[in-house]
Amino acid sequence: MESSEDRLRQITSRLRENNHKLTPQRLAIARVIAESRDHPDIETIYNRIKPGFPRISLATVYRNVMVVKSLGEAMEIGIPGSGVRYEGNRLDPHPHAVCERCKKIVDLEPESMTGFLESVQQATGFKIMTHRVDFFGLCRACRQDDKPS
Amino acid sequence: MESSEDRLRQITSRLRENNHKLTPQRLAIARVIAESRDHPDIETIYNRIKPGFPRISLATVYRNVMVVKSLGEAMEIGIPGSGVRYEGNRLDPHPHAVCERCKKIVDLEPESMTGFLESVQQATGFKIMTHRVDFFGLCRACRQDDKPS
DNA sequence: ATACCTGCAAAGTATTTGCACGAAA
DNA sequence: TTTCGTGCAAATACTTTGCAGGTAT
Repeated sequence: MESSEDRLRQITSRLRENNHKLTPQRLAIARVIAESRDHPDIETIYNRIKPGFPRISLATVYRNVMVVKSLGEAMEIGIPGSGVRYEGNRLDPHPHAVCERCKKIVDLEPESMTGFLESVQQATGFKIMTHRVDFFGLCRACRQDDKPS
Repeated sequence: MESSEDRLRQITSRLRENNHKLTPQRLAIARVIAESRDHPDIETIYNRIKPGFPRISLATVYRNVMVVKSLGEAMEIGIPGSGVRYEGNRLDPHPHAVCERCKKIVDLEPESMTGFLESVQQATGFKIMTHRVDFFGLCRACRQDDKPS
């Protein structure tokens, strides 16, 4: 597994590459994104940063999470019923097990798609009630619109 | 595949079983949920109903979709960046292919999880960029909290 | 010096709720 | 008749935006 420090470095390089200034607030937000393993939502990120930046604004957190996300360095995880959460400690698509009660999100390895449900239950101790599998990309029509050379 | 009429009957029985009155508005909303194959959002459901019920309120649509969902007769599909959408024409968990540009959502059969990405691209014509796989259930801790005799 | 960022407050969206009236059972 | 549902408007919650001053480069 990649270390949080490596992830942070990767995110900050990407920010620099794209001419985003490395303000202390932005750096702190990047650090939380790189380090958190619990898929925090915006408010949680905000709360983790507040101790070091008592005057930071929620808007700044929204803005910077958006920047990091738009650089492809964080993923958005939408949980129905729960809110929008973010994952930035790893970037490979992988399954999650979501507790419908406490909203805990556990990462799974992509390989577990093979043995599927059974192995998911074994690996997590969850009683899986349902699952959601979404693929994201471009449909044929949209792909062709893209190349109107 | 189950017919829309069957789905509608199933939804209305469930409503009756649970002592929900069958108002014309509620029935219309149930019908849209049962018939739609395109994973509509609230506003789309609303627009489909308005011709027959010009004075219907968006609040009524929200309330009734929530009722149907809470009875387990519709599923919520959260698309990051897009909004919350609903699927009620079938109830089995299954993969979706989501176009990141036009937001079209195409249903896939659960079996396609086996051959996975490759077959998804073949089946949909999508160029798949990423995917999301979530399992929902109860973690061990929450399950035990549930049975405090 | 310049362009970009931040905090604050206001403005948007999306969704939910209180209430008085109306309709299903 | 009684209970529940509806439409409307107001209230919430969440997220985005305009702006004036501040900061990274």
